Amino acid sequence: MSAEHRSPSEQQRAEARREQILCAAATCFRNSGFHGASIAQISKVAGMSAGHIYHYFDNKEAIIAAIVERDLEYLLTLSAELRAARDTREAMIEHVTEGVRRSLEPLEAGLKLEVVAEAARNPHVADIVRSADDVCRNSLAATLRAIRRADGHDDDDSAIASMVELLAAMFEGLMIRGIRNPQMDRAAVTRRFQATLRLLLTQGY
Amino acid sequence: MSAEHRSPSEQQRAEARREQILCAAATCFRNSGFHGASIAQISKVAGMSAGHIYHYFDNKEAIIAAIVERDLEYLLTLSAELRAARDTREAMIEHVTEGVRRSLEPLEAGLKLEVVAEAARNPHVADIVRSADDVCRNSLAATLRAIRRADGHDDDDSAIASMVELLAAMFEGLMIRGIRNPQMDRAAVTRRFQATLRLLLTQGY
DNA sequence: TAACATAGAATGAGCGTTCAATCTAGATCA
DNA sequence: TGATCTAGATTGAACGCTCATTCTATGTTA
Repeated sequence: MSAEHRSPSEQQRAEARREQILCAAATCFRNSGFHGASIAQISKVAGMSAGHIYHYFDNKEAIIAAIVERDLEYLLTLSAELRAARDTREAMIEHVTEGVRRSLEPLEAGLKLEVVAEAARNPHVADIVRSADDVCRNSLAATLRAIRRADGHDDDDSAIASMVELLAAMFEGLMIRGIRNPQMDRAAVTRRFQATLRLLLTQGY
Repeated sequence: MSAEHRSPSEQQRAEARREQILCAAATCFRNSGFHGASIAQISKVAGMSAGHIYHYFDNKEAIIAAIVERDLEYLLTLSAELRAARDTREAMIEHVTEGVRRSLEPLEAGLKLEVVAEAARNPHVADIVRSADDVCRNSLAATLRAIRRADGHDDDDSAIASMVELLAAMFEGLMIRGIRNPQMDRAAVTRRFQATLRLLLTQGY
């Protein structure tokens, strides 16, 4: 590869170009799905020729993989953030507000659902998704265990793992709810989610 | 129309043909997504020529709509069943086992996610999905209210609605969990879901 | 000039869809 | 009964188009 020969500004420029393509691809994938969106469409949104996209990505599959990774990266930093923050029950319950808001963000939810649907049939995408999920689960498990410990509960691994799955299902399911019932009362749901999380964190099991 | 001139066996045969096409389409859509699957593919699986499919469906979009309706019909009978059954807390908690099992059924979950992802961008599909969701929500709300009343709780509409959303999110989210973490401990998750439902049904709010 | 960025045309495959031609099975009639 | 008719079922080729991808030619810049 000739990456070493390129000047910093050239590398920067190339990186910007890649970003431009990924940004356009995300828009198109949201509107038409991975298979419904075409390279021609993406190139038009990105403001460059179709052929030129192939200077930055081997093929469409590589663009999809990059979009999936990008989407998950965000989730990873988020769970790391939650982990790094003070592991207090009330802080976590407070975080529910933002979690609900983001699950209901229509643009984000649409793309995330596209990613999961693709993971259900594309083994390469499934690998990326699953390894990111592993990291997130572990991070959330550590957070939950710390909070439960602080309240005097000593749960076994299976209890913590099932709590992780329940919480993940709640927020991931909320993305689906936002699509199936857009008129949902968000404030009421937020309160219900907070109350449920409080029960989970405080009750014996 | 000439439907009245046709003999019952002819109508039956035509219905069987339609079913054959829908069954093949469901398989193809699961494997490749709505846009990834082609009419040629579907016709091969259905064991008939590509052209012949157009005697039974106007176009591919109509096949998608039929698949979506079919998928939701199942959900409708299910929620009606739950409603018609004895509205007892423990019966409902018992039902969780089957709900979890079905949310984790990989074939069903894959297609359902495809439907939701399509609903996020296709207004026609969104309409079908939302009107089915309305019916299911109302049915579930009635069931929940009856159980809560029997336990002496008198919740307002917003409390019941948010409980409906939470439960729906849990089970719909579980479909996503099954894809993102196929190694999940199903028994532990079932127990956790049951315990959580019991808390929801019995606790004040 | 040399190397890379970029556009845009070319390619061949595959798409959804249409359609004329054939098959099939039951109705009609000799 | 056996021949003929007929209408729907079914096929497979063909259409026009769009797809992902490649190739070639032309800028651009250092």
